[in-house]
Amino acid sequence: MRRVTPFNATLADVARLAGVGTTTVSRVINGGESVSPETLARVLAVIEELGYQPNQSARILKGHRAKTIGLIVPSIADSFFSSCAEAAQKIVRAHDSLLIVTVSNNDPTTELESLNVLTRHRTDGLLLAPSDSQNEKLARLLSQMAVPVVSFDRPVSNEAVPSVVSDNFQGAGAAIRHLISHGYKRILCLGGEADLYTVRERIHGYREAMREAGLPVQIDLSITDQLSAESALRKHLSAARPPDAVFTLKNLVTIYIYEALSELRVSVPKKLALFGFDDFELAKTLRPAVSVVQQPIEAIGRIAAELLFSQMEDRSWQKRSPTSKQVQIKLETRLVLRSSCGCCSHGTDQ
Amino acid sequence: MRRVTPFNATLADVARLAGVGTTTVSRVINGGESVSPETLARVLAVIEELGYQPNQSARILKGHRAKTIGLIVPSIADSFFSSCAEAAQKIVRAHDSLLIVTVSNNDPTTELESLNVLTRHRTDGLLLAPSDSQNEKLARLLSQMAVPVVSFDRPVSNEAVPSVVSDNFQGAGAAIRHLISHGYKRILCLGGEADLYTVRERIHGYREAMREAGLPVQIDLSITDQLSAESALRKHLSAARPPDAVFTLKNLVTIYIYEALSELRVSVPKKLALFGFDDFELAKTLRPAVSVVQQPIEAIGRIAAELLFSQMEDRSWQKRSPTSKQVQIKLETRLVLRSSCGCCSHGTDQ
DNA sequence: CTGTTAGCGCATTCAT
DNA sequence: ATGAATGCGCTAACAG
Repeated sequence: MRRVTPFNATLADVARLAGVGTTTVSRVINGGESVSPETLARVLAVIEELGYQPNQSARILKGHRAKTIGLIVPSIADSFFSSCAEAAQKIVRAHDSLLIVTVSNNDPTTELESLNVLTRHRTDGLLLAPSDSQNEKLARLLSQMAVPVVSFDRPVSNEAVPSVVSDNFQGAGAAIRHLISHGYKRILCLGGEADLYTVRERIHGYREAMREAGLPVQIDLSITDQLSAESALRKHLSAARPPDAVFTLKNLVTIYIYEALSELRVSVPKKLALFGFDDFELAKTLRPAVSVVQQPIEAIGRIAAELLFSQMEDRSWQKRSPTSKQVQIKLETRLVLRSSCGCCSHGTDQ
Repeated sequence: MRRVTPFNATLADVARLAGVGTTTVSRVINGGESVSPETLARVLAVIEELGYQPNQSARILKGHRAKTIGLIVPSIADSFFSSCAEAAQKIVRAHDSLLIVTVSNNDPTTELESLNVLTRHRTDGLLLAPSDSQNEKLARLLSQMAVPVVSFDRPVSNEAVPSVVSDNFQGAGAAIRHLISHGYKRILCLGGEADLYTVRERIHGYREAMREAGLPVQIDLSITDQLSAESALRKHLSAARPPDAVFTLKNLVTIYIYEALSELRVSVPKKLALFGFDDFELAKTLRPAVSVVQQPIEAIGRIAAELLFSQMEDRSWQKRSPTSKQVQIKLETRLVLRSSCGCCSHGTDQ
């Protein structure tokens, strides 16, 4: 190691040491066109020796792309969002860019703050799973963005912001219709965080399917952890007309309910069938294995990122007129039938 | 919405509209000291109206902090790293900074490239889980960094790079000694990715504990998915002296083995005890629940980030002499005893 | 093929 | 309390 105190070399440093002008160095680091082989070699050598890396900020200031994409998600510890993020990151990297990740905790204030910080950094585009699909302030701010925005998992209301989401309504409906077709009649819908777009859509799907079949709707949105899951189950099971099946609206809720069911020694699916929205790692390993509505998680992240880059490349992007239709890509979900809904042999568990 | 084509306003724009000089605006956005109340209000109004956000690149160019931290991890879909990332992100945010996430896929080349890109962006510091703890090139590049670096989960060899890791050796040893104390004698060690630092340390812990007890060491590092898990198990179980317990070296391996065990209808822990390194979401929900060595995941991410910021604030950081001791923080692991190791009643499952 | 120069947006002297 | 001028590192005219 030659230098004791590392520092960041500049174009000028390289130029001086190589005995050329700054323009030449600039040419070298930008592809080496119009530079004689000898000069090229000499400059390259100095760059190598100095460990020179161009200062991206200077480039940005010159009006170039920042080569960064902002991502705002409720959480990255959540496997749904971390998988989306991973898929998006692949696309971002393929476009020679970097992903800046911020966490909103589903809090609109934090989210707006993130938006501002990302704006200050002049990211080239933005991917976000909005905490509140109806938030006016967010919608307004988004409409003033100087860069393209794509929302995923949840849309943004009243805005020309394209979104990539699962067909939550259809997926939930399919699950319920499946249960109904197998004879279940009193299907209880369990969940939490009722203000989330996805949850609302799924509830809507449940309602519709129940209405079609002329079955009574029964919804309990009080589940936030295993304790509340247990007490809710206890209550519903000891009612006059207890449910014969439960439909859980969300990954974690399915797990809480599963654990509570096991704790309460309720036989699944014999006494109570279980169907969850969202697949999870060990759903197929549990006994009984859990039937779920599976979302194309990886595709959501990937397509959202691809859509974003296509907008970034679109020179006409600026002309988003208020009349232009909102692009909403709805991805199909898939019913994964395992044993917890009682209509499937163990052998075909997958 | 007033403007049809949003753009990024500049300090000068604000100054012009507010009828003041750029210096005044600069003062306002930096705390508003030495500005008369009226001017302040007027400038603030224009800033609001324009949705002005200072250009961070210009600030960086002026020699200010970028307010970004780079994070390089093998994967973000992996729950271990996404949890670390979430913990780190909290600290980063608390320091009013942004987290740039890159994925190395455990590939040294990709990792070096990420390092360079982050350098170009002049991040204020770097957190990384090095793909290869012995990589010379990485170590060299890291030593030339102009900003502090902290590694986590895995150390960096021969370098004055501080690291925050679990005590893998001790944790594995504790698990094995636990099994031994309960009478298991033929303990098979199963895993994959043998070149990972963490895996090597755990194997070392296993070896030591077995050696202490005078028991025969048996290691199979061929497990990469459920299929290989099944065939490995089949082989070992049909051997002359089959194992009476298995110790799995890694999160996913534990799951593969668990699934394979269930597939092969091997009774756990009756026929074969199971102990895994790394806890996972449903470990306590499975039947039998899986005993594991639990790492303080959140603490790893948090402490690494805190350490990084403390280095960034340390003005004497530059004076890292070759003789200075390498800071290595080793965090204790915890044995979580559930039913799969056969020494614990179901009632105390946690 | 190569060098000189201006200016991106901002914070920072130094005046006033 | 305020403003004019300078320069951070780089690229893009332009000139040679």
